[in-house]
Order: sequence, then structure tokens, then C-alpha cells
Amino acid sequence: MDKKNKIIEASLELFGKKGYFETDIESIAKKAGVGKGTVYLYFKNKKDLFISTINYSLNNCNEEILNAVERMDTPSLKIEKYIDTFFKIMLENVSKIKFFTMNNVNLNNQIVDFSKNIDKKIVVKRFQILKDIIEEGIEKNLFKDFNSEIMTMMIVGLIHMEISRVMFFDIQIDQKRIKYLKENVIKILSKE
Amino acid sequence: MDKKNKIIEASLELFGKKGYFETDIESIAKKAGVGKGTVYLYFKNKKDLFISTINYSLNNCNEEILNAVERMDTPSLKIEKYIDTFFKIMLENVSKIKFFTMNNVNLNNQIVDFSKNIDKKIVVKRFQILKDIIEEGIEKNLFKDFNSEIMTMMIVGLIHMEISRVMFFDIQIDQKRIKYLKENVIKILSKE
Amino acid sequence: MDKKNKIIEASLELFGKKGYFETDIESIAKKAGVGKGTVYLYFKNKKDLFISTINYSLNNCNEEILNAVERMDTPSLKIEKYIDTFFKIMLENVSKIKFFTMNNVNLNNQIVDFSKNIDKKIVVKRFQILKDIIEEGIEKNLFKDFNSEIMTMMIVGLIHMEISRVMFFDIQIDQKRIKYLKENVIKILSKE
Amino acid sequence: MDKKNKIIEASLELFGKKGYFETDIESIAKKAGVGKGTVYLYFKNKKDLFISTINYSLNNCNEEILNAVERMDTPSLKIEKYIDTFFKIMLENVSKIKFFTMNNVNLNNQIVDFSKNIDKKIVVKRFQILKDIIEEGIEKNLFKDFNSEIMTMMIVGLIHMEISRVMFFDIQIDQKRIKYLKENVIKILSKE
DNA sequence: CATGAATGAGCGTTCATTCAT
DNA sequence: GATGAATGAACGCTCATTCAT
Repeated sequence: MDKKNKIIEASLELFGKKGYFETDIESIAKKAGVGKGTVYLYFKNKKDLFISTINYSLNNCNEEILNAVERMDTPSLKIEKYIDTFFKIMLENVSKIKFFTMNNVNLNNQIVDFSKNIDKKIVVKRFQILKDIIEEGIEKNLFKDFNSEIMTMMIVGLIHMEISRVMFFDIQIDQKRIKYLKENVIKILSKE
Repeated sequence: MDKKNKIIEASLELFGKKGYFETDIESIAKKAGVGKGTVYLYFKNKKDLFISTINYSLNNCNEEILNAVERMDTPSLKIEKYIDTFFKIMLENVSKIKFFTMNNVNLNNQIVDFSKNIDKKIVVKRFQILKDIIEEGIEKNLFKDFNSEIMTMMIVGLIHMEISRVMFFDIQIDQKRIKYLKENVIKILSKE
Repeated sequence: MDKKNKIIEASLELFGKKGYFETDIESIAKKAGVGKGTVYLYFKNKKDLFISTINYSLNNCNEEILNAVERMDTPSLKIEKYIDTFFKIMLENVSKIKFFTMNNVNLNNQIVDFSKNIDKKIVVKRFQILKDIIEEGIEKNLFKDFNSEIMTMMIVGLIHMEISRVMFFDIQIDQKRIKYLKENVIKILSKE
Repeated sequence: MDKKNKIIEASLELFGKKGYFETDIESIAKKAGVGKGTVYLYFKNKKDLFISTINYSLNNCNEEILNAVERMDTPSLKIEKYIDTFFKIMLENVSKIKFFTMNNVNLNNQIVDFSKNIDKKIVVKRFQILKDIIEEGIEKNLFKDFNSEIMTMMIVGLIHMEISRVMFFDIQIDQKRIKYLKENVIKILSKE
């Protein structure tokens, strides 16, 4: 792995764990195993590094979700896989949670200006994946004819609320809870 | 208005606009029209002021929503009022948006520790208000028999996603869009 | 006791325990049971209060030593009493130690300017008491004919060194040690 | 001279002249000709710098005294050299006075906690040098058989008292006075 | 006389960024 | 390219002093 990637991986972990302002360049450099000055060879400044890290992370996650979803046959299974993968990535790597949603990037006060620099296409894609699945389900007459844009936002919103709940109340996510969420989403979507 | 309240109001605006780390005590004091030291008469430190401001804001918003909702007759109208009020508060005072959701308080990495000090009852109440309305609708046989907890999270999630969308893509919220959201939510909930 | 005295007593304890810079007016006022502003009715400022406290303390200690010494008959007993009283005052009220010597007032860097305001007569008196005793002993042919000024400084110096040793190495002063010091001083002074 | 040493030298002068609390890091940095942040590259914090400065100074002085004393032949000459060197260092560099004695470090209220971090061996050595000389004198039957520990403390105490006197009464130390002190000490120690 | 709410100057410390090597 | 020593702007917090009541 080249130095630039090492720096991004270190950033991902540290920004994720401690946030933008409480992460310092020195510790990123140390974790990446490079000199402090080296960071500035590859990134203009701290904000540039942060944006780059977010885009990198969003991209990775999108790909992982897309890969997982594509392997499923029915819209219902795809929806369940989408939700599953979302939480799996979270459980696998807690530090990535923080970068995982458009929401937190966006509402995160400190970086509201940063959001202007994040690749919007990547964020849009996250929604598009789910919207496509829902529309497929409606077309195949498996899902109720709800507005697909709204339904997409509600499902992504549900996942965010659950993540919030988990973090805010300091509770653990277990498979039973995820199953419960998936079943109810499917029930809301499905005809009969 | 006493000095403590002036300080909280100034905090609300500045923390909201610029976030925790980029807001400094001096500017809060200046905006509140008090001396820097005065802030420390009423709040133990910056974190204490931040928590107090969040709780104050959450409380105010809850009350406003509750008042608005109570005056409506049917569950559908209540739901619409809930959504309306949510966005109205946002539009009235953009700076409050940042404090307006459990989500951003929670996911905001920098203040993840702060969340432990936020009055959880206030946050729970935000959800409870909506959940009660949905259950009322189900009981009166007006809404489909969806899981009320999940539905609550999806609707609040939808609002958060919309707020995110608005901020992220730097677009304005207009009445037409809000109407569109409300109608679709009601359509999803309602029997027939 | 009037308010001024209450303030001085509180100062004595707090300045003694925590030093000039780490003692704040508010805690003095609180311990004295008066308002913060009241302190400024009786003393021009913090430095004035400090000087007044030192002078008050030095005076009290001098009187106590003088009273104790006068009741003894022979120069040797007086010397022993002088040393005893010195340490007794220390043991009684550790906080006073800090004010107890010209030395610490003087060498105490922070307050080197203060020393110009301390009543020099009081300090001189401390030495004079001992010098008189030594000269009495020499006149009565009980003590060796050492230079009384030097001997005075050496005995007071010895006491200071012991106090330093005790505080620096964080050990306790016991009666055995004091006895040991007294005996050796007397042995050095006495003929035969 | 490297930057660390420049900082220590500047600290020595400023802490010495103005004391711990009235010396600020910025002025130390300025005097040392380095940036404020540079101080924190070499020292953990202000207290660490202070302790380091004291230890540095104590060490230097011990060495100077030891070197001077070793070159003398008889115990009497050594004692005189000890006293001479003590005062010489003082006269050379008034600012060092403040660091020169265990006493002031110790009794200095504000820094009583610091004393726990000062290398006690260095302080003990200061006394040991003198005690060894006295015991040598006693062994060689040149000095009276006084308790060497007590005598050591009295002589060091005498020097401290003289320093105090000088500073407190704002007078100058001259060679005549030093000669007077030395002669009387030798007279007290010597047989016949 | 007495109070304590209010003030703001002042300082220790951090850390993003630069630049000589 | 790579480094890390050096920098100084910036900020949270304290506390002596004032003054309206």
C-alpha cells in the first residue's frame, strides 16, 4: 500500500473514532507510519484530507452494498441485504459509522462547509441503489405503489435513527433487532 | 431576559451556525452582551454550556410541537402538523436545525461523549409524541396496522433525510415540497 | 472578633496552606464569613492583605516566643525554650510555618517586592531575642565567647534548615529530634 | 548552545528574578530566542520546566562548589572556600540565588508540591560536601568534636540567614562581611 | 457599611502548517 | 520525495477588582 493510502486508512480510523477537531495530524502520521510533513505532500491541508477520507469511505461502502445486493434475486431479499450490509459494515468497523451516512457528514456542524466538497454523486448513489430496488419491486407488482423516493428516504432514515438510538443510548445492535427491522420494512412495502 | 438566558440564546445561534469547536466563548459573550467571565458564572465550562443549550433547545421544540399537534382533531391532521411544525421551526430559525435532531447530536463525533449528558427523556418524548399519534390512528382504524415503533422511526428519519438533503445540496425548502412529503406519508399510513 | 480580624485569620490559614498566588480572595472571604467586597473595605488590595497578614503573624509569634522565654531562669533553658517554642508553634499550626521565618518571606521569589513593606523591626526583634540570651550566657560566663551575632544567625539558620528538611523530605518532627537539636546547640554554646 | 539549554538559561534568569507565578512562558521563549511552542517540545509543561531548571541550577552549583573545595588542602581552608564559593555564585548571578538553597524551594509555598520532584540526591549532596569537610577536621583533631550533622546545618543555615538579610534589607554583600563570617565560623569550629 | 454579580486582562497549552535538511 | 523541529495564532478558563444596590 502506498503512503497516500496508508494516510487515508489512518485518517479513517482516527477521524471516525475521535472526530475532526480532536484528531491531530501528528497522530495520523504516526499511525500511518509516515512523517508529519509527508501528509502535506499528498493533501493540501487537514480539511482536504478529511474530505478525501470521507469520499474514500463512502465509495468503499457503496461498492460493498452494491456487490451484496446484486447477488440477490428478489427485491425483498435485496432490501433485506441492503439493510444487512449497512449494519454489517457498521458492526465490522465502528469507526466507519461516523462517515457512513450523508446525514452525519451533513449535519455535523463543524464540517458543514466541508459538505460542499464531498462528491455528491457518491451520496446520491447510496440512495439510488435502494430506490432502484423499490421501483423494481413495484414494477413486478410485489410492493405497494408507494412513492419510491419517499420510501427510500424513510428506509435510509430508519437505519439512521436506529444507529442514532444505538449510539445515543449506548446499546448493542444484535441480529434479533436487525431481523425485526427488516421484517417490518418488508411488511410495510409488500402487497398482502 | 436575564443574563443566563441571553447566553443560552447566543449559544444556540453560534453553536448552531458554527458548531462546538469553532464557536468560542468570547463571541458567545459578545453576542449575549455580557463579559466573558459572566459565562462562567452560569455554566461550569464550555461543555456544560453546550449541553445546557441542547437541552434547552430540544425542550422548547418539543413543547412547540406538542402544542401544535394537540390542537388538531384527527391523527392524519396531527401527523401533518407534526411534520409542518418540525419544518416551520427549522425555517424560522436555521441555526436551531443543528440542535433539532437526536441524530446530529448523537452522530456528531466530537460530542459523542456529550450525548451521555443530554436528557434522554426529552429525546424520547420527541418520538413518543409521534408514536402516540400513529397508535391513535391505528386504533381508530384509520391507519394500516404497521408496527408503530418502526413507522415512527421512519417518519422522523424521513424528516432528517430531507433536512440533510436540503443542507447538503444547499437548496431551499418550499411549501410545495413539504406538502409533497406530508401527502405521501399520509398515503403510506392511511387505509384505502 | 471584628470582620478585619476574621479576614486576617482566614488569610493566615489560606496563604499559609496554599501560598499567595494559589489563594484567591473569594475563598478568604468565604472562610472569614464575609462578602468578597468587604475584604476591599479593609485592605487596599490582595498584596496589602498579604503584607498585613505576615506582619500580624510575625508579631504574634514574636510575642509568644518572648513570653515563653522570659519565664525561664538560665540562658541555657531560655535557648531551649526558644527552640521549643519555635517548633511548638509550627506543630500547632502548620499553616503558620510559611510565615514564620524571615527567610521564606524573603526568598520567596514571588513576594520579594512585598518584603520591602514588611515591618523590619518585627523581624529584627526575632533575632534580637535570641542574641540577648546568648550575650547573657556569655556575660555570665556560661557560654563560650563566640560572636553572638553569628551564633544567633546559626541557631536560627539551624531551625530553618530543620524545617526545610522536614518539609522537603516530607517527614514528621518528633520530640526526640527536637531534644537532639537542643542538646547539641547547648553543647556547642556551653563552656565545658 | 542548543535550544533546550537556551530555554533553561532563560528560565533560570526569569524564574529567579520574578518567581514561578509571575514568569510567563512567552517571556521565557522570547528571552531564549525561540518560539513559544518550542518550549513545549522540550518540556511537558511549565512545572516540568521549573523543576528541570531548579535541578540544573542545583547541579551546576554543587559541581562548582565541589571543584573549588577539592583544590584546598586543610579543612579550614575548605570551609572558607565553601562559604566563599557559595557567595561568589550568588554575587555573580543574583538570579541564581533564588534557586540556590533547598530552603527557598522548600518553603516557597507555591511550589511545595514541586519539591517532591526535585532530585533529593542533589540537595543531600550540598550538605554532604560540607559534612565531610567537618568530619575530616574532627578526625584530624583540628576541629572541636561537635556533632557534624548539626554543625553542617548551622553553617548552611548561617549562609541562608545572611542571604536573607541581604535581600530583605536590600543591602550589598561585600568581601569584608564575608571575611567576617568565615573567620567566626572557623573560630567556632577550631580547637584553640 | 456590606455585598456579590459582573468584568476582562492575562496566561498555559495545543496544533495546523512551514521549511531547512 | 520525506522528514520533524520550529512556530505562533488561537482559545478556555481564572480571579483581582469594581460598583450598583
